[in-house]
Amino acid sequence: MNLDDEKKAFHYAVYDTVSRIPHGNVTTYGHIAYLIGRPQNSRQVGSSLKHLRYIRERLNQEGAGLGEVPWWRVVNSAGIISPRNFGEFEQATLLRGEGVVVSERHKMDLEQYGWFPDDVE
DNA sequence: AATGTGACTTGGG
DNA sequence: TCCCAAGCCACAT
Repeated sequence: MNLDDEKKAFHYAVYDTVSRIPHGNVTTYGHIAYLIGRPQNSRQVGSSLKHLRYIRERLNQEGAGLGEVPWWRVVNSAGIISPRNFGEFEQATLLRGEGVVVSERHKMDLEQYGWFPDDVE
């Protein structure tokens, strides 16, 4: 897979911005897109996070010096964890570990998959 | 090279 | 409220 400079810049901007989300807080894909000056590219923000492990390593090999990127602090515009083939449970666990509570509505979403969180907003 | 997929969001009907 | 089309574009096949 090749990464041209423009794509690398986008990934870097996303990771750098997500890294600034404080512990115990969350924000949205759309807001990250807005903050990096590409308000129409929220979908690509999700893509960057999806490929985080692979791409961050690659950027760091080129000297980016990116630390841990708290990808779990990014949720969708509805304020819930984006469903994605069961990968959302790890995110829910990480957020709960930071004291982030689960909304009543989201709780129902998760229960459909057999997950029953205790903390409810 | 071409097409499919998707960790998204917004606006309109 | 719900549903859908558009806009956008990185990655996978």
